Amino acid sequence: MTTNANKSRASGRTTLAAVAAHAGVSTMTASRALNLPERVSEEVRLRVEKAVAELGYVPNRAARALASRQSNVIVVLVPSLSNFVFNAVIDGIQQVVDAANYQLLIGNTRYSDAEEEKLLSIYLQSNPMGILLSGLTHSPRVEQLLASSGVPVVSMMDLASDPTQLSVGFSQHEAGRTMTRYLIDKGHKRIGFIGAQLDERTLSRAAGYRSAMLDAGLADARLELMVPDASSIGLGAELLGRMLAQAPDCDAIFCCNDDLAHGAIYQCQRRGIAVPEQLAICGFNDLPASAWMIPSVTTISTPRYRVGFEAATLLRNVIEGRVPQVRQVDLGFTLMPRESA
Amino acid sequence: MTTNANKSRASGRTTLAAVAAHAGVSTMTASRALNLPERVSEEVRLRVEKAVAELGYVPNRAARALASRQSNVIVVLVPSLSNFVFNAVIDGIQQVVDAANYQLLIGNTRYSDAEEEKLLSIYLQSNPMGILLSGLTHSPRVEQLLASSGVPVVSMMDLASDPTQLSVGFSQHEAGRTMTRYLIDKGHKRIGFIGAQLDERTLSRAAGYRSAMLDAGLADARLELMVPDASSIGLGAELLGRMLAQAPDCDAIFCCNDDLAHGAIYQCQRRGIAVPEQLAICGFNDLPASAWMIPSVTTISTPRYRVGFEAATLLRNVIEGRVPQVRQVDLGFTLMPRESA
DNA sequence: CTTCCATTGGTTAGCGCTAACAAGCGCGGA
DNA sequence: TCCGCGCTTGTTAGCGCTAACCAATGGAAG
Repeated sequence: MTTNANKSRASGRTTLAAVAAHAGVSTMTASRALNLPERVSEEVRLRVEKAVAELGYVPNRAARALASRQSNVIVVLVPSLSNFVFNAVIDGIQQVVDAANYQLLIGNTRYSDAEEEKLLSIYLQSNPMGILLSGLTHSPRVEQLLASSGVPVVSMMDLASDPTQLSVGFSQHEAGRTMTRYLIDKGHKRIGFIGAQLDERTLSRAAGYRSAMLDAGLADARLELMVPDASSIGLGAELLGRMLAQAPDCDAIFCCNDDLAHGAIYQCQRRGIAVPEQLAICGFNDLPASAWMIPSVTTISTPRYRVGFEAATLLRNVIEGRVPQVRQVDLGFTLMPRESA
Repeated sequence: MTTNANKSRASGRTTLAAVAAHAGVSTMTASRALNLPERVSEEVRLRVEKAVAELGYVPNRAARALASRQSNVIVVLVPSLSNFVFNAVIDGIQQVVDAANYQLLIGNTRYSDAEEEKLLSIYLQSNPMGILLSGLTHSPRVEQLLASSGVPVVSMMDLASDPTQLSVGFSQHEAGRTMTRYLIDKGHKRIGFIGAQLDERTLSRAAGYRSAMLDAGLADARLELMVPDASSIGLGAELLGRMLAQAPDCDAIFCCNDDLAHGAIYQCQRRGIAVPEQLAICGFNDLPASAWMIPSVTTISTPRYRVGFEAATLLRNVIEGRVPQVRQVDLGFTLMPRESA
């Protein structure tokens, strides 16, 4: 019954033109009634809204994006979705993005540069208005894609040294130093470091640990145990064993995250090693279980929700043309002294 | 220097037309070279690919979607991103979706019907080719949106009774029964049930628990403790206290998920209640920590990764026109007897 | 030598929406 | 009376891509 029923390439869904016809206005007026209601008379606005409801009109985002050259898409790339830390970051982002009516495209790079390149090149096809990345350093290909796209980027989790770069987070290096100094101040001499995944953040924390150990004249390469495997409780248990094998006199262990610390503590319990009396163990990130475990886990509490929130807010400001006064947002971290160290 | 430099609404990005001109072919041929390479001569294909590389061409997804009426978008709505279970589900989905070159739009409904309605109506604007939902039942508004969109839907996590519905998961009800019967068979008589969140899955597990208790003549309303709060370790600790207050003679507790079970166990340890000797505690989902805690936690292992994988595969089959033989995919569950019960 | 068809490339006409401009109207001030 | 202004609505022309059709070519079949 439609006017162009035959040979039409139309999708069959109700279009804005149909809504406009139903409301007795032009397509453009209908568009304005929905997107710029203040630029249209009250009466027309109501007629259009009624037509929308009656016809069950759903706007076509692709057409809107094409015509307006505004995708309203924000891309976020995180190295893991199963990591509590990045969940919280995404939560914080979503808070801002929802309020501002952007759409979030979430990509999981699985800690892989190749995956990051692939995801980025796919997501750039959606013409995002902004990009949120985890970490400061990226592969040359990623840098090149970002540069040639001209899309604003905010880095999350660590603080950039390059003042032109936008970043929101805290100093992973300083946090690693702080935790190490805490252990040194407690009188520990043989402090081991267990690291997994070996992503940028782990490496920064390790560097912070190393610098504190050097400063205190306690550095010893045999106290470091770094493996590229994905971190997990099981890995923490395994690495505790390997650490004690390679440095039996070690009296404290700084685990690069809480999962590893939990595993290490469980392993100590199985082996009858008293924590913290015989061996102090601490973690990083303050996962919920850390406060509840027995012993409770000394760790660094990180403002991950706020990292997401502030990064998205910063990005939004840039997108909407407001020049940020502060380009590096330092949200700090908090040492949580508990029973395990 | 462009031909239409003035008054142009062009975005400035390289278009397929520019690539085509650079390669000395028509736009359509360039399009084919990229999307249907087998329909184009080797020589032309190489010329176009060279032009793409030289110009740094990035396809415009919106234009493609509009012209082809194919968005290549798949929407997935989960009630939580911080829940390990749904992370694994998404992981499984991503595996399939990546391989098939779809783009995933992930929505977090936060266990709220209103949020689900809002997200769905926004995501429908992207004209998705398929939708993956958590759970079988949804608000009337959601059902209506889905019906009028005509987009294929697969439900995840539980099994539909309605044979027309597509679903992938396992029987939450049966899993609740199985765990309860396990406790009954162990000789427990006063078995409590602790539930939080009160989403569909928790309610089904509770119903399974109730039916097993009834069958055994052990049902007692005072043994059930259900609260709508988001579940967490802290809540588990709190609810253990409340359960022991309302049913002091209770000799086992079935927690509707592992977080609650962990909290309950920690609380027992703080109060000097021996698990499982004085009180057996079990959970649901088999989070990684459950195998490592001391005591290790008896729980139900659920095939969450496979749920995502199989659901996405089923959806993909439907989208690509293959009629599924099996409309309800039961992936089962496994009771993991451990130390805590 | 013609016919047929497969293969390859080009042409045309949109997909559904909005930017940019134009037009109509009522009003106040000159 | 006329001009100019603000307010509302309409008209036109694309955004960048692809479906559908068409044209040219060349080799196989008759």
